[in-house]
Amino acid sequence: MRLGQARPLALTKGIPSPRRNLALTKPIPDPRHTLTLRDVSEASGVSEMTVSRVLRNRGDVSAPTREKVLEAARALGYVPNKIAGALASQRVNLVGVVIPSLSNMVFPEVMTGISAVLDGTGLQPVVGVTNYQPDREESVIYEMLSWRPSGMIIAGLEHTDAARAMLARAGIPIVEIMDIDGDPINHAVGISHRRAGRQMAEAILAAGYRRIAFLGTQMPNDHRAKKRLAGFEEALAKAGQSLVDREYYSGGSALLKGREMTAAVLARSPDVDFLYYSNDMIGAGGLLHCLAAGLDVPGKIGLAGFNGVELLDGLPRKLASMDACRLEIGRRAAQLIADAPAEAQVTELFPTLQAGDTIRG
Amino acid sequence: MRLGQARPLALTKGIPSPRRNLALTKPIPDPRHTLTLRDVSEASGVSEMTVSRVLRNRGDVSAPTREKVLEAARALGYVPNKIAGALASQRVNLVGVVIPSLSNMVFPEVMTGISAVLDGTGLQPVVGVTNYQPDREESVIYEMLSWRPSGMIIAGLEHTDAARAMLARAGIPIVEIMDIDGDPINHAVGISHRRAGRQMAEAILAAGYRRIAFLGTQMPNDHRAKKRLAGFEEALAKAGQSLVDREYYSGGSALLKGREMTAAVLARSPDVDFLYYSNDMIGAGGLLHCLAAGLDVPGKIGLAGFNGVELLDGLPRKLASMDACRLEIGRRAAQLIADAPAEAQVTELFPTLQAGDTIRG
DNA sequence: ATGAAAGCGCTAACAA
DNA sequence: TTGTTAGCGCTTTCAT
Repeated sequence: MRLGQARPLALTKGIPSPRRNLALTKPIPDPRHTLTLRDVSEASGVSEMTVSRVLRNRGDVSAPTREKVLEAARALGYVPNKIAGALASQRVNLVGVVIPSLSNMVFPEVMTGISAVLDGTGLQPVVGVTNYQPDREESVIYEMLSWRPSGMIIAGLEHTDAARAMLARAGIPIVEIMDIDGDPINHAVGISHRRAGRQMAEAILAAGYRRIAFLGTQMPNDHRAKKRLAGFEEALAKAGQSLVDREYYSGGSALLKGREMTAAVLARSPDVDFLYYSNDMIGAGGLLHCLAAGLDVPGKIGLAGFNGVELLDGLPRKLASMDACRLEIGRRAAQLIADAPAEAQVTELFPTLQAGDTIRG
Repeated sequence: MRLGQARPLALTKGIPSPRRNLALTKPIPDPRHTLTLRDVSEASGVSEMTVSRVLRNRGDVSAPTREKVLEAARALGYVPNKIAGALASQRVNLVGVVIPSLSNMVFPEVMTGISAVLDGTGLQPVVGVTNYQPDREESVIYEMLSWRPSGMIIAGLEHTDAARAMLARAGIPIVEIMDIDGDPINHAVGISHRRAGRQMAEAILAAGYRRIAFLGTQMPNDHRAKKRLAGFEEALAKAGQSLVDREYYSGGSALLKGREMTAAVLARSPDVDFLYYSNDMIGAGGLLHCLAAGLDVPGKIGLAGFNGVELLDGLPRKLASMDACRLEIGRRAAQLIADAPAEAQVTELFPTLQAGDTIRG
């Protein structure tokens, strides 16, 4: 006789299911029920506690017991419930990674660096994308923190006040990456974009270019591009120079936009002798335009971008650029999460300027 | 602003902390303690249950009570604990997305489609990357399932037996994407790569090319590229033709590799009149090589790739390609997770062939 | 080496 | 409209 017969199935839709296990009610074995430790325990005849120990390689368990458990777990196809485990142990092996975009070429490489280091630690990265929108970033951060990750890695130093506050009081290591020109919440790993802009300007001036134009994508929230431009103009000013033209575009294929922007600038300011781009993709488009137009690169006109995008190796000329240390940034950030040093650390990396074939030298 | 010490995993390391709240022991108010519903409850003078209702916009709560609660939560900076919530409610708003690579250009676009649809549903994508390694895929799937997501989206139809078994018995909607040439676990959304290869071959033959070479990246686990090639050769065979040469490469910048491979093939088989590439990036490299070498494209030699990569718009010529319907695949897959239809569905999409400027016509 | 009991922070179900 | 109670599935602690 089964008292259980009268009890509604847990999975039966529409019938209110009591949550408690009534003492006299054997749970009806549902073939589609998600397996629990208890199932493995019953199948192997070992207590739940010992099963748990085996599955986590914790504590001392005799070899035969271990075998029984592992076989039962395998046979059943048991997948542990990390939600319950995390709640009980107060420990979550997740690291939140918040980045503005995946199509940017830059961030996949940062991810590679992060994964490379985390792989050895049992920590797992979880990616969130903000599309360069501060309010979206705030909600991504909120969602992530609500899973109580072991650490957070976030691109940039600019966030909403609420986001900063949440991160600051989360009680976990926070690493802001890519940029160090600002005030970090906790740790920071990156380069000085201001300095990078300055260095590029100095190199361009040193090569003798004087009529310099800037071409950038219109990204109100790309603070790093802004800082590079600020540093660039600062260095020009110091040399008594200033930009002779500037052009902004948004949307679409970067390569194509680069061509169009470049054509527009050259039409408007035929006497420019250098084109400084906010990133390599539009720079590459500009380079293709200049070559197609038969301009003398880098003799009469020079070009430079930013990022050192390897993807573009293979173009007719190698665009001058600066490596943003993406891989290393990812590695160091992950290492900080893994080590969780007590003291906040700011790690500045130093990009190298690659003159390529588009700055005369 | 800076954080102090990262919170130790167990709040008080070294001091054996009793887990139970002994009736007479007031918990010591730790300023760095992670906030709970109880804290908000105490701060607002409202029961935990009602606080919970307010924070989830559930059930009827009077306006004044709601206000009190929201203000207390905001003032404290409370971030809910989704781990506990998920365990109690048996519901997790996460969707696992398992893809081979982020640098492939293809997958970010799939992600865009997925996000666009999920954004309206309260579900959140969580990305896992496998680097085209089956065992890595298996472990990524295992990790994800252990968080009990509401659904899984996985690139490809080929998985380890263990991975298939886990997915099949997870009791959640599973969508295998990109490819429909095979046996889906549950739902599938994608194109027939076999057919895509066939179509491209037919178009090439129709344009009169006869001495055709294949150039691909060496990726033992890129099953979709393999299927395209199989379909391609099948169509050649049907027309009494076969590949006159083939070349494989691995690693490095795709653009550069494309150039090198192309140079190698042309040196070895100077009489080829068509180069069929396994993807657009190496195809673009090949195109740049051909143009630099002064070859007559598409008159004497034609080229084609695969994917319809928009990024490459802006090259001197538009490479012939086929759109892989990435955005739409992402959208449909997400919709299937959101709708969770009882019946397994296979959705075939049909890529369009873009002849571009590199097939004569 | 193994087991029993309590409870992690929240929410479903029920009661008031 | 609000509160009370009993778990969700696991791990910590402590006992054996």
